[in-house]
Amino acid sequence: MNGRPLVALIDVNNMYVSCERVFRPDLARTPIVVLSNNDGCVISRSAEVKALGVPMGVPWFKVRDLAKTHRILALSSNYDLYGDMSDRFISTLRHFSPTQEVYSIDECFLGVGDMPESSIMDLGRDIRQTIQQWIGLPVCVGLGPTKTLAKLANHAAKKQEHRQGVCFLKSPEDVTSIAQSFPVRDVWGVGARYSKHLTSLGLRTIEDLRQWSPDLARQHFGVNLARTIWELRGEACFKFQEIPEDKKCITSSRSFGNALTSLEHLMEAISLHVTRGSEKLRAQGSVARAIRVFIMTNRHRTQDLQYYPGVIISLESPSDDTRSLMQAAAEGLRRIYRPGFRYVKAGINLIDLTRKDLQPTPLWGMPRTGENLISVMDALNDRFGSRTVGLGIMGLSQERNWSMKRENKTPSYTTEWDELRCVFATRHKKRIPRLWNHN
DNA sequence: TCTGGGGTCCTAGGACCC
DNA sequence: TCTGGGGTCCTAGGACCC
Repeated sequence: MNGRPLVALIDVNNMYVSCERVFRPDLARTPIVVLSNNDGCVISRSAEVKALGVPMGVPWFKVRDLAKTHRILALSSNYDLYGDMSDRFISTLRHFSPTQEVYSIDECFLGVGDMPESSIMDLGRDIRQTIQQWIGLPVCVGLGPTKTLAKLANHAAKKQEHRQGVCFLKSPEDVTSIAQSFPVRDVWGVGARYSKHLTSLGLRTIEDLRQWSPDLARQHFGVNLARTIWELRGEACFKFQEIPEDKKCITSSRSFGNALTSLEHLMEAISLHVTRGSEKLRAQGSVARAIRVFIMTNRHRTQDLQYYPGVIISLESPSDDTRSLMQAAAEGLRRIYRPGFRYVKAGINLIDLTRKDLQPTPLWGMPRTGENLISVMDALNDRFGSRTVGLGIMGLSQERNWSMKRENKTPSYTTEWDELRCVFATRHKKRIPRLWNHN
């Protein structure tokens, strides 16, 4: 495996919890969870919480008693903060390699050029230390000849304490020894279903899978699992994607803080989703040929009548204009809405996307009316905050009874002027004037 | 009575990821 | 009482065509 380019995978440990701790160093040893929207599920856990056996994704109400006993602090999710911290993490990594693939909010692949084997561990340690020092986030680094092996190395770096957060798979013997010590479920590309099926075939560890026949894997599970096996053997099948591709569909959806029954309230929620969705659409320079609208009752309440309809409305011509998308969405919602149900979620999908610049110009060179209005709205929202101006139908936020529950959200420390962290300094035991006041 | 074969496109559903 | 949100890709099967 020498002399070939390597892949590094850098991953933030317990990303959301770690972001919170950067601004609350007093919580460094407090057990913390971060909850999903509406404070529904546990989506990030500190090491202390993992040690208590709280699983990922568990509904919060199911572990609330345990949380009380162990004084677990539950925070509502603060995506402004996590998104901003992620940007800092990604841009810091850019110092280490010209080739970078941003894989998710807390993960990034880097291309590592040819370098002596002895320097590779040093590089890993340097990355780890720099992110800690500049951003304040703890990361683990995995290095290997393919993406799947870099993921595996990263997993080992996280789980095996003696590695101190860095692991380099430099030989097939390294791969075997690590692959033997983890269940097949831990490999990238094997989820709950596949692992159950694989285990029933007698393939229990990652090494078992690595030794399996790619042809049989393709037959039983499809081409991706065959590729995973090749990758585990050091043959790269998953390409590096430096430039993110345009999204092929865009979704905006959310559960409500309280169940809704009226068309009017659902319409407000849908209009908010159309606004968010069409902003994303314009940001990537695409237009949609169709929009799907959906609403749902609470599937967990089996005693309630269930109804989860959705409808696709095609647009007369592909558009990125909030108003024409809203018109189509409103028509769709009126079509599927039935009174008498308790709806807990609504959303939209923008589908059949194409690049706006590939659209034919309208006949006779007619101006696209209202383009200026939309771009002015985007500019205002960009400058003064995302909900500064919008369509009248969205409703005023204070009148909404459907907004998310977020009972314990920390400030947007890095992205809102009036929530910036204030720093106090003391000299000779006397407080010096603060930099500014909040009010 | 006897009813082909090969190709493409589309869609829904199922799996995976974070 | 209380159960997230946003993506991707692959496959099987049906419709349709010649």
